Amino acid sequence: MKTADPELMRAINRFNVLDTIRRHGPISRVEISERTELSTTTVSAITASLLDDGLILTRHEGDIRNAAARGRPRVMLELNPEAARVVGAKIAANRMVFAVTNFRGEVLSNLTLPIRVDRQPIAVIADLIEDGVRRCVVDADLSLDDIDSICIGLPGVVEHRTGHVRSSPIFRETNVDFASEMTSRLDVATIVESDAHAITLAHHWFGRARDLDDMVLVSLEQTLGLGVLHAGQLFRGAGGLSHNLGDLVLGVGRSETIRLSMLAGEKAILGEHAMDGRFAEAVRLGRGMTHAQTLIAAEDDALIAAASRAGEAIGLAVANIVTLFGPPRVVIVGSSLSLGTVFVESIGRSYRDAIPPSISTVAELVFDESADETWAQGAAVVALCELYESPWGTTGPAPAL
Amino acid sequence: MKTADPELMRAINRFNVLDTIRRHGPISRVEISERTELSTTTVSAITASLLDDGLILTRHEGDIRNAAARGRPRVMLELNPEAARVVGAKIAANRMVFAVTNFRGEVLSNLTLPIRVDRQPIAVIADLIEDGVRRCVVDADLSLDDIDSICIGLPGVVEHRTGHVRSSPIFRETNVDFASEMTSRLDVATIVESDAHAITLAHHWFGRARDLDDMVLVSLEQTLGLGVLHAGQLFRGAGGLSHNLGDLVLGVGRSETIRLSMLAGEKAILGEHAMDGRFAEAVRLGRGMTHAQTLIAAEDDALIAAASRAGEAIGLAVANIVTLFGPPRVVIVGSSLSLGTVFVESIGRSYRDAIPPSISTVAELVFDESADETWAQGAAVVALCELYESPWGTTGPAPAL
DNA sequence: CCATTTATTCCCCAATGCGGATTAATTCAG
DNA sequence: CTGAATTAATCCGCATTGGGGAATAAATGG
Repeated sequence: MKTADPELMRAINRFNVLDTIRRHGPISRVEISERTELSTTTVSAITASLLDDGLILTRHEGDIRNAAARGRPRVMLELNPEAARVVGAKIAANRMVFAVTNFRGEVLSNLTLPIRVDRQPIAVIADLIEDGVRRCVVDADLSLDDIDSICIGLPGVVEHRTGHVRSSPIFRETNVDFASEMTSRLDVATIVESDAHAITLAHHWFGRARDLDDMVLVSLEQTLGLGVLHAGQLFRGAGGLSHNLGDLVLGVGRSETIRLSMLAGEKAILGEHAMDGRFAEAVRLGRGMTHAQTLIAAEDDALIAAASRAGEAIGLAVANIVTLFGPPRVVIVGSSLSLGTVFVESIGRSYRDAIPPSISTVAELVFDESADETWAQGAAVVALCELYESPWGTTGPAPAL
Repeated sequence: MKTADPELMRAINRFNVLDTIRRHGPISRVEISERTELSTTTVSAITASLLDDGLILTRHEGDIRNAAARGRPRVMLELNPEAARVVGAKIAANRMVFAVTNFRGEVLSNLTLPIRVDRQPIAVIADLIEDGVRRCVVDADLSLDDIDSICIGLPGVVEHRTGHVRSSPIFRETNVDFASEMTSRLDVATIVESDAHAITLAHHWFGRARDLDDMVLVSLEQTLGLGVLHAGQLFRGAGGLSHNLGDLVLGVGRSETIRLSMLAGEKAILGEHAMDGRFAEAVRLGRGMTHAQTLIAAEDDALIAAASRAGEAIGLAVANIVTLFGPPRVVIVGSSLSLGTVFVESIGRSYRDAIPPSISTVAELVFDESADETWAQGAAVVALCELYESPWGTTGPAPAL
């Protein structure tokens, strides 16, 4: 149980001020005071401390009030991009994407390695990631010493708190302590997170959910993932587990349970097409869905039917999630969206059919074909979030928790 | 955005101390200090204030440390049962149950009205509830003036924050502002909550989840409900909606979506049996499930099959919920449990089949055939929780929020 | 009756947020 | 160009909080 002392009080207000500055670009102290409902005195004190710690910068231009700007001009404050650098990575079965960002989450360099890593031994995957991180850092004209934190986004079930990967389609082993593995290799604090959570934060900071503190994101990639944002924070189940949508059960067949992943995973959609020569090559290169889109455009009936079936299943799952969480918006992302309108419309239709009438107006569905880079950026944001929350005043680099 | 000032700080610590006293029976200041990690000084100050407000009592007996009790004996503190009285109610289609409790949540009187109210006009239902509340209060040798708060637990989708009932099987109308309705009738602050949330808190305070701050409860009554306890608090979707399990989609039939309620609601289980004369009478009296149990004992094949099918569907739904929330325990309650082992074992079997192996050890299933009184008590606990959180120092009886 | 032990309270300090007064930095009127 | 007006930011003093250490209270044991 956290004891509420003045220190915590300050930490909370400090975080709110910092977060307000992050969200609302260059912003004056007065406006921070209005938004946070803290007194100008307190804002002044906190911003002084933030300036002192080099987390924010002043800027004397850009006071864009009504032209009749009487009085002393406001001094605008903004995040100091140099305050920290982090690396975010998205690891998928057939590619790894890295991004180095500054304290604002702006990408300084990024790197895509189209390597198929699934089912390789942990050590091999870790080697490749280590290499990618190092290269991406160099690309940004930095050294690893300049990096404050790293976050690896993986598909599957990830226990953020402990850094264990319970199960992932790209690992043969289960329950891997991957955070420790990478931390010891790179000698930089490294955290592990579900890729869906990463893209969720990316959309909260920069994408389709900038305006919302509550929302749900569904990611449709090789793996089907879920991210829930609640009161501006990632909602991680009781034990800090990430959610794995693909494991959701949609019914029972003759002798087996039918999981969403069996109906709507990449494999399920491509089906026997994946066997075809040219297609198989495309899939291997991670262009499976784009290729499928061209086949659909050419009216490949089997594929159209598969896409439609998958969309239906996903629509049902989304309806269930809305039933449970009641978010004002559901952002749907992932490579499967490049299947095109057949797929997307199927999701929408099925959702509208399945959503209970009593809450049919609660949620709005938004589709977004996020770029790979955005996923890696999201992972970087996860890392930044941890930095934000940590007790900045204390210089300690190791946030022992 | 809540600004963190000394007042909030005190409110937090005060709540923690009060909650610790509630949970751990008569407890000394020293032990409170240990559990909350607040200094003894602070605990002393806060308890002095709580004593001053009459929320807790001292008791000089009962220091049960090791017999070698040297030194000044500890003064035990406990909740003052007289500090508040609340009424909780559980409204079901065929009965209404009321309970008056003291500040500790102990039942002072309770009352069951076996009245079928579903689909009556709001005014009629409100009349009946008003009457029940008044009678139950009188039974406890109290007057309505003595009551600090009332909570009505209803099946369906309830928006706790606004007091609106979005949809409920017992209301013909949708989106009813039932909290206002009852508040104006009784002239006592009345809140509305999902019945599932009520029984969830009941189990957290007194039942099968006393030891846990994170858990999920599934209620199987006429309506299928869900309660999620997260970090010791009810998790109410983004908008304060309650969850409605029955609306979960389990698949798509020829021309309609198959919802859990269609497979596992009371009606679905009893099926055509409900038409039978004696049986219909039992159902009308709210003894449908018990009666069904005797039929099952007599090896009524159709009913056994129905119970088994329903159990399967629920097992799947529970597996999905565990996939999403990852709670350490799932408490399953409700009248349907009186169907007996066929039903319960079917749930367990189906759950074990459906739960993804990677998280098969996360959650433990617990069945509990909670008495009606417990549900009403749970509603009372919901009311008490609101009182707990409110700014006690200020005397205002109307917690305007 | 007094030493010992343990629980609780008292006294004082550091930190926090806030309100009001003060200072700073600009525009506008003449 | 100068001074009044206006708005932003800071400074000062206060009330409140939690914490540490000393002091006090209330029992036991000899």
